[in-house]
Amino acid sequence: MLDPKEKRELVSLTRAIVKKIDGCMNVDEDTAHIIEDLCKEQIELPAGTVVVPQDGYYSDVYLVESGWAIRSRYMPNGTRQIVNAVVPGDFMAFNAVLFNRSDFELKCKTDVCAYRISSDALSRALGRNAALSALLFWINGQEESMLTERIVSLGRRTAKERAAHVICELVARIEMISGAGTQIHTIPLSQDEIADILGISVVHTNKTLQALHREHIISFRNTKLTILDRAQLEREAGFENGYLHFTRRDDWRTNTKVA
Amino acid sequence: MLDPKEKRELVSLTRAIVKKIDGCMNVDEDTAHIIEDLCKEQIELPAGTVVVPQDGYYSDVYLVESGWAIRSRYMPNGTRQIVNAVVPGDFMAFNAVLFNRSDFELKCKTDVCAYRISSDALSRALGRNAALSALLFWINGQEESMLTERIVSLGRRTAKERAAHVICELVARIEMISGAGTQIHTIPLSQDEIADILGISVVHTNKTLQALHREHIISFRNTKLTILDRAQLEREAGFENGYLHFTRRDDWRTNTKVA
DNA sequence: AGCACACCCTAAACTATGTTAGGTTTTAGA
DNA sequence: TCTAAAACCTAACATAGTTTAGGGTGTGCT
Repeated sequence: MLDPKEKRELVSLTRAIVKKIDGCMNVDEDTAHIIEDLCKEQIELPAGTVVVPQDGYYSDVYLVESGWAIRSRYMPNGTRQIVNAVVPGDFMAFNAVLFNRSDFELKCKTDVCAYRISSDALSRALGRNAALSALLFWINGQEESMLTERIVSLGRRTAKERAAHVICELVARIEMISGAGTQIHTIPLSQDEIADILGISVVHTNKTLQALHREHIISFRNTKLTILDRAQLEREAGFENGYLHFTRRDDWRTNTKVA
Repeated sequence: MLDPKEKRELVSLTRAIVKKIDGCMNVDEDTAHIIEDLCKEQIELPAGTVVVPQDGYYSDVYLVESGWAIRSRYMPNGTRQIVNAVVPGDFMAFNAVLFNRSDFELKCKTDVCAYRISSDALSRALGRNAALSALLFWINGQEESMLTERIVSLGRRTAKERAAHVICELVARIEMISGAGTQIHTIPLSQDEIADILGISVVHTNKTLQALHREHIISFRNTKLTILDRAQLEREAGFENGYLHFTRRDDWRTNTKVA
């Protein structure tokens, strides 16, 4: 753990990622400093910026401080599937560390403030600091959990459940870094985009969202979706937040484990 | 790279994983030895073994040498979604390093031969050896690519395309570790299981597979699916194997990159 | 203030896929 | 060799979701 002074210093540079991770695992002082060093170059990306084009090459990783981005695949017939949303505290294009060609487009949905890190610098840092590696393993693992959960949604949940589920997940992720205090959450997505996340048509998305609206669970207007009744939304979705792993592993460890 | 003698020695212990990785990134001698040390305990799991039950706790990681396993989620209404297949060279339950509770069931589809590694031992090894971490980052990254591609399939591909696509992927993965020589590939999955991978019903799966059969692309019988016309299958699927990253990064690096 | 554009809404016809409910074949094991 | 269970097949009907096509509405820009 960081002592309060250290933490404050770090927070000033990389607020979002620290808030995200701090709820889940320990971050030692060395690691904190390494993150600090990596986050020297802060950049502002206006809404609409294509950070990585589909089939394009890339070599930088970004750590998002504020704003939303979207990773999507455009199909040969012009349709699109959005595979994930990037929110504050997330890495964008982390895979630049491993691969240098992207199968997806990465685009800012809102204005985004991020730190740019060259994949080589990050690679080197990973080689030198095992705790940083552990931290990124954790982030990768959580990301993997979210993707598998999305597969479950697309494969075996109805449109309404899917919609409710994604919204629950997004709210939970935002909450993780912004604090649970904020009551009403707003998600900056159009029905078009929601459709492409859920893998259904816009028309059906509209019907589905209206059904949730009729039950006073959500409301929406002009690319802004608002959650009105969180508890009911989670019930509709069958949402269990365990897969996001927002708990310290140390605590988990106190549970009895199977051999 | 390993020299031939080293390599032979390693292969005897962990043939599958080495074949998988060797096509994609360098494995130095130290890392090879660390893998060797981790793979002391070899176990045989008969078909049907539940390695990790859904909602169960786990603490061991397995490195699969031969056989197939399946990771699935059972829904409250009794349906199931299979999120991935585990083939030789893959880790099973790698997340035990990070988390200790599973949201999925992990079950052997065939007899499986694997190395059991305690998550603590693997954790420690990761802390000491950066090259091992790099290797596992790569494996995680590839896994993530496969999951995102599955999301694209479930969201925006037709039943037929989906079926063809998963089959292509499985064949490509098998080929990666068994060598491209073998011409006819057989996949040990029932129509029931294929349905739960594709997120569609068994009845529709049957129709879909028969359509592919009528075109002499595949055949199947008693939990065995055989690929007859690989090229046509890939065309039906719109399959591009790039996302599996079966190419050395060093080679990729020679391409021009965007800043 | 006015215009253009992105976003939202709806209806009606259509299609892909699901459900139910049977049936046959194959395989493994007593 | 017989049997039970698993796997596969089929048809008829039901429905969730798509497509097309149109019209409305708010928002941001000039």
